[in-house]
Amino acid sequence: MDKEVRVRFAPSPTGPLHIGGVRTALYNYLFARQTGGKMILRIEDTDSTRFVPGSEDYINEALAWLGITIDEGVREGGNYGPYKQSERRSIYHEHVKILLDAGKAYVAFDTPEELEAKRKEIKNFQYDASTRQLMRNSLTLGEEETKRLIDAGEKYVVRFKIEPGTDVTVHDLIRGDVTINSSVLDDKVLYKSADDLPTYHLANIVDDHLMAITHVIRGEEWLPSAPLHVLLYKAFGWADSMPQFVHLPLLLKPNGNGKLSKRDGDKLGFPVFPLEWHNPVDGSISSGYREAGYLPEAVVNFLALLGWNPGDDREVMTIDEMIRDFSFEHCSKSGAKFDFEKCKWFNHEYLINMDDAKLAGLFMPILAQHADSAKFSHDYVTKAVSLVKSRITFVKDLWDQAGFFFEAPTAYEEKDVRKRWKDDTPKVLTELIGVLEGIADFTSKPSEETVMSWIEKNGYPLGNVMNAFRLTLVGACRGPHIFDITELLGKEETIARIKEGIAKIKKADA
RNA sequence: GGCCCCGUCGUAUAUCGGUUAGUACGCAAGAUUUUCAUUCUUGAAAGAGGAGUCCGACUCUCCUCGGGGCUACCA
Repeated sequence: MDKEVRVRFAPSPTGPLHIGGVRTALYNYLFARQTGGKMILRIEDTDSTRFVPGSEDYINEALAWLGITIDEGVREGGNYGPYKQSERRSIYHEHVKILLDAGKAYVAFDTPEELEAKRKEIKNFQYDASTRQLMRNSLTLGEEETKRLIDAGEKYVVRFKIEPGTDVTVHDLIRGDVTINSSVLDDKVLYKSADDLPTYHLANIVDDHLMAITHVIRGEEWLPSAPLHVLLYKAFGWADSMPQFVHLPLLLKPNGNGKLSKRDGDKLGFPVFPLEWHNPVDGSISSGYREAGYLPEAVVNFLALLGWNPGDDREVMTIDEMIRDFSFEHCSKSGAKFDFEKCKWFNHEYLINMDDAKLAGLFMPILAQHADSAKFSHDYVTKAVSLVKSRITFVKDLWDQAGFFFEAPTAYEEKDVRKRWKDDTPKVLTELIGVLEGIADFTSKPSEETVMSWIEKNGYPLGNVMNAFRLTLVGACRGPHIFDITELLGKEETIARIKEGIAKIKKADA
């Protein structure tokens, strides 16, 4: 029997999650749920200088909003903790020692300044087998001197000693075999004494191994260092249990200039973060999909299809369908430009397919901002919402479209008045009031029949009467079927609005 | 500069050697509608270029070009 699938999403707490990171998390999640495996959230805080307070809470909240549930993590616990790298120092110490003792890593004392100087001095300088003899490290200094310097408190790093001249192959589930020669790899820093923390590479391999990760699903930016990771697995003797690698294509900016990043903030004209982010460092605020009015299901659906497809023409899919049909075979290899228009369309689709009562519930807070929402029953709001939802992209658009159900027009669209308000309109509408008063059943159909036959009998121009009527009810020539409006408004309010319109609307150019 | 990945309509993608190269978003036109939308119909729109392999290439190989990534004591 195959061993249980265990995947991890491993963000670093250097700010909010961006939409590309969300997509990576989502693919991990889809795969975990499909296989009945575990989804692990690991916090990779090995760069103490880039730590941003609030990031971890943000990550948790964002994933929760999107419905990406976590099985093991800092908050969830689990048998493979701790799940935060800064709490795993002793584990890394042990593993650094293993490599050091085996001669597969060495200590280096070169300062950042010295390294910078070397890079200027030698073009294409790389700290590797060809240059390590020129540097200040345990290989050139000897065991005794190295020990003396460390004891004297000199800052150092531990570097991975890469043997040059061998081909390293990484098998990627999306791309197939990727082979590079170890000579192009540098002796990567594995650990830095300055903050007593490992770098990504060491921590990542050690943790993935110890946490029994079976599939490493991450962004393509990691592909170049994947061979290094393979070499590390081998150095530790873990080659047999090495996870499968899956490098996802990157999410690119719409203009095709590079990958989407946190730093894009609001510059692109759309949010790059799932949730609004309040930067604790400079106080700036970046918009989020949640606050912009997106439904998490729509964002998830859109993101899922950016780099993956179900193999047929389906686009609007439930999360269960995505879980069932997800596969790496149908993941694309090339980067995907972010199409904000399509994202909006998904939101529109989810909104119009949503249960009316639920949609009304989402609209309530917005309604409360504009009107006295207590005056209206949930049933009334639900009906109003159902009549206009086909024309919205965001929940907040509902006020623009349905506001007249909650508030009589205070102004009338000038363009429409000019076109539809004629000299005899007040007279005709006054007559209409009489007709409406005589209607016993004020629901849509009977009302329409009565009014239509009245118009026909008198030979009035249909367009003008109806549009003038609409103008008094809505304030403009737009909105749902007019008798659906009058039914919901009720006879009293309908007539009151006509009277108000007759009194207030002045004929254009008069 | 070096190394790696990628390359089908504007965008996201289908096609896994043989298709009138399909779908969706967006765009345009038309129909429906007393209005605005919705909806429906139609249309414009693609295999980067060049060599091969093959009876036959979008599909396989190579080169060129183009895009992207990595190249830190960041992840």
